[in-house]
Amino acid sequence: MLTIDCLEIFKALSNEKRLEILQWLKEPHRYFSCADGMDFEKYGVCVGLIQKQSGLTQSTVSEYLAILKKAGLVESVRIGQWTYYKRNEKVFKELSRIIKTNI
Amino acid sequence: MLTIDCLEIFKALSNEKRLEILQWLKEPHRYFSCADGMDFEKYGVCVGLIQKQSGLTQSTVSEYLAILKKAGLVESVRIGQWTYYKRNEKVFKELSRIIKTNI
DNA sequence: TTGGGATATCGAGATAATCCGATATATCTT
DNA sequence: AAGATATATCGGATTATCTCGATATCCCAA
Repeated sequence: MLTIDCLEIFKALSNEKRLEILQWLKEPHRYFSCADGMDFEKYGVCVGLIQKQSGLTQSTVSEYLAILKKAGLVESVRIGQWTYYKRNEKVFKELSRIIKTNI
Repeated sequence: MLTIDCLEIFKALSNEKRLEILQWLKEPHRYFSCADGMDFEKYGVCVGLIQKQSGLTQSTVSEYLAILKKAGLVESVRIGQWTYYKRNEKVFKELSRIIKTNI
């Protein structure tokens, strides 16, 4: 069962940088270099890479990712000292459906 | 050709009352009484009715409708001293499509 | 177990959104 | 032309968001 809070999602999407981050996470191989053979598909992208790409401070990126996560748009997994974030495509599909039929 | 500014749309949708207003405009007959035989389908709903339903002040409602209009989510027509607002369903469909494929 | 690196949280100043009352504008009626 | 009604715009107080630097937490390696 997938319940989503549209207001919270819209607020999360109301920021240029957060929209950018979601674009990057959509095609990690295109936007991030994967020197050490990290499997983007499996775990996502770690905060440090996103931070470098964004030009924002580490704390801001961490908070933005938390906002996206709280809205359900991304999910994260901690592996060692790294936290990997990836998109939760189900939520995007559901949001698309709700906008078409309910909003 | 239909170009939409997703960031502006998400900001417009990041407000509980504005989401409510969009719901009301989706089914005017359900939420507004139509004593004088006004054709909601054709022109939409006038600001005064929306204002009464909302519990907000006239100025706030007017501003909120302007925000929704600037984002393209509603369109308006002035008839005499009344301005009627109705949803622009094409924009909702397009937003739904973009979220599914591009966001 | 201590030092270092990755991430999260905290506190704060700057900027933007919220929402109101007052006022301006546009239109209709008389 | 004047008054009344509907809507839009303006100015401002309050609240929320943005974004940072500083600090705390968590985990790995030596």
